[in-house]
Amino acid sequence: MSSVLGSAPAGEGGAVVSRTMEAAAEIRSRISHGELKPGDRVPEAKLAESLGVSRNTLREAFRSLNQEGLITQVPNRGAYVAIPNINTIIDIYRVRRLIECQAVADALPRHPAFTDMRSAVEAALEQRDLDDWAGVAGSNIRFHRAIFELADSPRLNRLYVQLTTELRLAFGLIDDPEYLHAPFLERNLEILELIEAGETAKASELLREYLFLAERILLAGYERLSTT
Amino acid sequence: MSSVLGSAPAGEGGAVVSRTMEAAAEIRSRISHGELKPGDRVPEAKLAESLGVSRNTLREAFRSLNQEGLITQVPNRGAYVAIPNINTIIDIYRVRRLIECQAVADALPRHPAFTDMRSAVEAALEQRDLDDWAGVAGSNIRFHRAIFELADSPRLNRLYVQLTTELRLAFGLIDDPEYLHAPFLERNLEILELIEAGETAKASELLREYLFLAERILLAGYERLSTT
DNA sequence: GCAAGTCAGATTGCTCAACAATCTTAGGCA
DNA sequence: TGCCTAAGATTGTTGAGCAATCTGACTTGC
Repeated sequence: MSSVLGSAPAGEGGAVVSRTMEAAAEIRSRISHGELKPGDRVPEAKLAESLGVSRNTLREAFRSLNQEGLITQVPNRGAYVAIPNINTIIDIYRVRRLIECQAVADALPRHPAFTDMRSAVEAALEQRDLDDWAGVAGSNIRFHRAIFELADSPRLNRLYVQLTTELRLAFGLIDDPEYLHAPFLERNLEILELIEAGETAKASELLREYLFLAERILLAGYERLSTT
Repeated sequence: MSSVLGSAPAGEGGAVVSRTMEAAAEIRSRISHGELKPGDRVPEAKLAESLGVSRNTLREAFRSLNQEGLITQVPNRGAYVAIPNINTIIDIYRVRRLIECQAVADALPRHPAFTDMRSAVEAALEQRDLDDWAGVAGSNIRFHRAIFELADSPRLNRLYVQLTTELRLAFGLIDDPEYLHAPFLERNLEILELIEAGETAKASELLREYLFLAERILLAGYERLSTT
């Protein structure tokens, strides 16, 4: 047995977590860290052993991950790390434009999410100066998560988590955070300041162009992938 | 053993369905038919026996249902049919206003979804004349599903399925389809005709008022529930 | 050489039985 | 009444096992 999951005897400050949830979290982390790449098979027996859980427990974790869109399950053939294709990208950006632009346009003045937006923008600029592009990617995602939060809707926030989960897979396929994120740092700041100044209509329009451009850049990266 | 699930030896035209999926479908159906009501406990052992599946299989089904928002799982205490509370209602309508109004405003001319919208509207009017209010409820949901389809986004459609799943629970608590749906039949027709006439801005505005009213009616019904 | 058929090995889908951990509840006691 | 305890019930997790299905290599016949 080569368990990776901790097995503290419970009784800590944090919430109660089952082994199933731990397993799911560990797989999520392996995917987002690139140990598991899109298209990889995820065999039950091997993974169960490497995580130190039983097959049954792992299968429960798979059900969760499947519905999060992280893995794809084919009956009798097993689970694969999901491969975001071009249609996925197009759909995700369609949804983002619809929700983010509206959220910005309707943003209430002095909304608590402003704080998160500003800290994400500033962190991203610092990280760029340090050439920490992975950090920039994370900060950029935090910025847009804050935009979603402007809508004050738990359900939309949950949707956003799913969208970024899938987007991260796509970013991972391109694997060039500078190419993907550099063009947007200044714009993030610009959008934030427009919102704070109450010019939500302008901010929303700027964000719309921004998201179209981001989609184009990502799709162009995909194009290059498939032709090489 | 008193299995309810069919166990055909496989090999039919339809998609491959696992026992887990069958179990989940059966539970979904029991909830939407009112056999299981919000707040009901759903004990693993009993339900597994009544469905004719093992506890492990049922637990996998629970994972799916949990993420669909149909049941709530509390660690070490089991699963309950979800109880939509007032915050749930408010959030769902917030999301619906944001997405449906935008989808209508951006609707492409002669979109295929128009057909569904019209057939749903007409079905609802006929059902009203037959006093088939359960039918009206279903047609009304079909109408709004078609509105979501105007956005041409698989992810938004999936979101809509989740929202209506939860809404159905709320409607079930009120249990007065005429009260809930009668005020909207004429408006549905009006909105449809505005869209078809290309007056999407007007249609969107009308829909927004509509959704605010629907929310108010549902919340008022809730109010009466808790005070009686 | 190539298409079709066959068969063993691997993997998944599902079940069962068992046990530890946790929650609930009913009694007992101060 | 209010707290404590012990028994009972339910969940969390495991491991073994078997049938169904898929995969890939091998054989066969053209």
